[in-house]
Amino acid sequence: MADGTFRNDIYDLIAKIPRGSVVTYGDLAALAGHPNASRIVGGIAHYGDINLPWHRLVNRFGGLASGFPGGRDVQMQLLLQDGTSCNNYIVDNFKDIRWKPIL
DNA sequence: TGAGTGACTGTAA
DNA sequence: CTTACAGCCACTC
Repeated sequence: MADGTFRNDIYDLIAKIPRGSVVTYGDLAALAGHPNASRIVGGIAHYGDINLPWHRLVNRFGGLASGFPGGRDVQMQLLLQDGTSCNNYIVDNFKDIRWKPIL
């Protein structure tokens, strides 16, 4: 908890993702300072806090991830509840709702 | 301490 | 077009 900088940043960023928006693993990794550590984001998500909105995490295509607890079906439902349009396990208007940190 | 693993990405064939 | 391989860094056991 808050001892690892990278993981801490990921947690913080995930928690800051506004409702109705999504973000990619690569983006989170880049925001944490390691643009090529996208895998680590997934790893943290897997071992991290389930309370965080990991369902807003999608791959670079805007498609839902694979190991989400409950399956992509659950993740898609969560996205829909967030007001994120998605179909066939793919986020709709992905590029348009893709979250970007406010500088 | 060390080795293995992974919810990814990009390039290559 | 699809499938395969390699790179990358942090986390867990």
